[in-house]
Amino acid sequence: MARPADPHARTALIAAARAQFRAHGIQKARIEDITAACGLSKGAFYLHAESKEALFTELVMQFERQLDALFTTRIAEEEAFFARGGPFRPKDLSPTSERMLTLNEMQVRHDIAALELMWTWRDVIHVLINGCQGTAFDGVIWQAIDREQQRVVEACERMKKANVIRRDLSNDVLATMFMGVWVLTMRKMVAQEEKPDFHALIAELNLLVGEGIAPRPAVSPKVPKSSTPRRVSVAHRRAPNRLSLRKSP
Amino acid sequence: MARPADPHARTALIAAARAQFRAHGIQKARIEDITAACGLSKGAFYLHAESKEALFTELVMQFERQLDALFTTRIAEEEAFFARGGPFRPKDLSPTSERMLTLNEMQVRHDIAALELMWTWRDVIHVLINGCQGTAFDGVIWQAIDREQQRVVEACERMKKANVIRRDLSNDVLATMFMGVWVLTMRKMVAQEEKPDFHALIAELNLLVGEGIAPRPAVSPKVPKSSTPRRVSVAHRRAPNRLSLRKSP
DNA sequence: CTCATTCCTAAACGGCGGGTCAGAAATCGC
DNA sequence: GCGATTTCTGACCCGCCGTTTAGGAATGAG
Repeated sequence: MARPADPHARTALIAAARAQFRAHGIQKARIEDITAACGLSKGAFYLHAESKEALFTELVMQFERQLDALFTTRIAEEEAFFARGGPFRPKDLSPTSERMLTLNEMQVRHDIAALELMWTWRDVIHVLINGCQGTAFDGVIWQAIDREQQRVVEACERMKKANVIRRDLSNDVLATMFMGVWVLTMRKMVAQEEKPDFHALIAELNLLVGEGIAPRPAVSPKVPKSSTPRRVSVAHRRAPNRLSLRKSP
Repeated sequence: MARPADPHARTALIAAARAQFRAHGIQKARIEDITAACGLSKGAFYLHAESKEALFTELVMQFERQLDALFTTRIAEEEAFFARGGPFRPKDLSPTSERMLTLNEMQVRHDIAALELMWTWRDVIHVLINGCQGTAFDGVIWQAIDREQQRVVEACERMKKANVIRRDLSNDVLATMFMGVWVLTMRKMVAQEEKPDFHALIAELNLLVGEGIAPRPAVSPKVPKSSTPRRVSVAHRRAPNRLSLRKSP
């Protein structure tokens, strides 16, 4: 053996590639820029990757594996929790009951783990959202979101079975709400420079979805109908509006 | 004057361009394919547009104008409604009160108009979401969403002032929820082949956001705290999960 | 020092596709 | 029919960039 390879080259190349992908998207990221950014020559790129897309595929698959591990343990832990204690009884629904506290702690912990992971992969996520037109990754992020939304539907069903949430709201509708909030929140996080305060963020998300989701306490029939919270049509004022355009060059 | 221009050429070209943009994104849409699809030669493209991007800019600006007109009238109408009748009184909150019915009708009408418009521009929206990496339109859709979310914040504030929705939920949090639902819903619609049933869709969206948003009826203090719906941490099970990849070629 | 071996460079290749333009085709007035 | 005029064509040009490769540089063994 002669001339050992630069041990930092691969790491540096990947870091440079991530930066370029993040800045320009997959197609517009130029190999020459990537290699130049880490002091290598253009040709050196192919010592470490088969192609531009292959390199990005590596990144995405690595991210995917970590994310998958995270969700597997989450679901397992959640199911173990309910298997252990069975469905919630009325007293468990109190915010200070031991089971509710345990459940909350568990969920918050998993939420934060997910946020942390997404934060470390924020550049890749950003590319998946914004910069993969015409590549093999086109639409992949939305497929993932759809799939995850399906999981939320199932999670809601489990929660209903366990009496943790009320039964009269459609799972689809709940899942759309949850995922919508996550998507917007992730999109924003992924575009940020500084790491947000995850505990505060989770608290906000939970505030957002927590209202109106718990099982309704049994109400005595004498309560007049008009005293239940009123539903108002409000979904509408909120469709994307003006698009600001820079005049094309 | 001699040899009059083909009167259908421009229309056909634009239609073909939209199809190609939709199918391949802006960058990957080839001018030759666009012209071939409407029986013109490559050079003819430049008789009708300065460049590929310029053509798309035209489309987006046209969409933008229509959308803007729609929102302007909506806000005006909404403000006129409250200017006319003043803030809601308790009796107005009844789902059968005249003012509530009028408000609902108004909102649903505007919602449907927005959906219709987006449906006719679904190809362009699809491109804005998926296919504009590295073009002047990169990120434009998210800017629009952010801007619209800001409008929702203001709309919530107005609604609070008018006593139509309860005051103890943060506007930011409400707006994130509304916009999240709209974004996911639009994304899905834009990818569909057949036009969805807008009335049903609006009903679903409203069901989704309507719960828990109306002002709480004054509750006599004797009601035990535990009878209010419980908040549960549930935001978490719902982060995007596995990404499915086709192996890159 | 010399050679074999592996690493790395930079120039060259090649395909793709946006944009151009000389000229062909169509149409009109006469 | 004929020239004038405008429309349209498609072959060509050209820059860009991913990928290849011939050869030079570094290093270790003997």
